[in-house]
Amino acid sequence: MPESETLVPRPQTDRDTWLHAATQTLADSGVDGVKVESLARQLGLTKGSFYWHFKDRRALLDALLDHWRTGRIDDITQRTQCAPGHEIAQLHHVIDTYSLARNQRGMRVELAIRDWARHDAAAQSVIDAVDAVRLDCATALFAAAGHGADEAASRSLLLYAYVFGLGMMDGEREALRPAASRTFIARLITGG
Amino acid sequence: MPESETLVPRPQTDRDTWLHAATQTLADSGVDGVKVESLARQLGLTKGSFYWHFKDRRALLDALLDHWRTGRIDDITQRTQCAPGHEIAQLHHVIDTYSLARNQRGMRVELAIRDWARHDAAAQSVIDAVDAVRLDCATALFAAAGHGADEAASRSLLLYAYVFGLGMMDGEREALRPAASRTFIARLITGG
DNA sequence: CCAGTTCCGTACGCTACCGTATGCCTGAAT
DNA sequence: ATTCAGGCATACGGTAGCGTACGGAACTGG
Repeated sequence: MPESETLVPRPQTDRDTWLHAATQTLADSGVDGVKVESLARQLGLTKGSFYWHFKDRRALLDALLDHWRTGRIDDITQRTQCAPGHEIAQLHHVIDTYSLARNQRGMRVELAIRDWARHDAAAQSVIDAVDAVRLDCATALFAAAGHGADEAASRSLLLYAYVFGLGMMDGEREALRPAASRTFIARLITGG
Repeated sequence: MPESETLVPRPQTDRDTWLHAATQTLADSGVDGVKVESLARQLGLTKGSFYWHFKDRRALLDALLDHWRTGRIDDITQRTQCAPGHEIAQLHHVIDTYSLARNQRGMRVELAIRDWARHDAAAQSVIDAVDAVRLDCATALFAAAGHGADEAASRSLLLYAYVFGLGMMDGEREALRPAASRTFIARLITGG
């Protein structure tokens, strides 16, 4: 039995090209800016290519959501694992990586999807799933640090809302805010 | 000199009808959902009416931004005035009115404008103006409550980011969160 | 060399929307 | 009664985007 490559392993690359361009445009212009003909021009291709890889525009958007969901869930589960006794330090690290300006692009993608979710059920369910996992992960860290269940849940919600509320504000002004202010706020949130 | 009504005082009403409908649609569907023909259908009118009241679609959006800016600035300046000694209580009240589910509609309008601001300079400048005034008002309250300048600024930023981060999340789930959790968080923010 | 598949371009019809031109109707001023 | 402007409808041209139909190049196995 030669040719045992049960199912095509390669055609991903071209499809991913469209996905990547769509994600970039989503971050820059919102979901309504993701247009088939516009992406085609940007990639130097035509709609013929697009409609070979995707059934229609909606299929592209769904693929985009799916990719983002798994990526975000993997990221947070990995980022909230730490040795016992270092939970608070780990939480400070999470706050930094999510709120610092270096994450600008990821934040723009996320905000675009959150806005999209306000009038799209599929996007909303992805947001819900990611929110739930992130809150669980943060709550688990607070609990492991010795806080009671209620307090752990409250603090992780505050953390979460603070980080993404900050992301909604001007990212450039945020970058030049003094580090002392950032650590002061992080200490209020973590209680450490 | 009879008829001394120097300049038409009345024609506001019809123009405001368009403005109100546009604001509603903005909250529901985002700025890209605000379409002239769509609003006309919704109002039982036609484009003929619209283009009599507004130069073009952009003029409607600019009027909308202007109206929102003045309204929000008036609201926060009024809501942050209080007798000396009651600053912390007043801050708790601000947190409640802005984060509670009763403000659902206002929050949706605001989120739509914030999203819009990410790719529109005029909307961004309105957001900047409102942010600046709100942060100033909250900071002034914290300072009046006895906090130092730096801490007052940090706490008001935390308050602000928390409230709007919360608004970005599901408003319905938020409504059924226990009151104890809300006051716990509010106390962390205000230090009171 | 032939057939099939992959991948993409060309060309078309369709719809939604923007903005303009123009005409109708009504009420008020003269 | 006539005039005139406010307020709106009708009708049109133009553009952008979606999705489909079809064709053609390039590779690949036989």
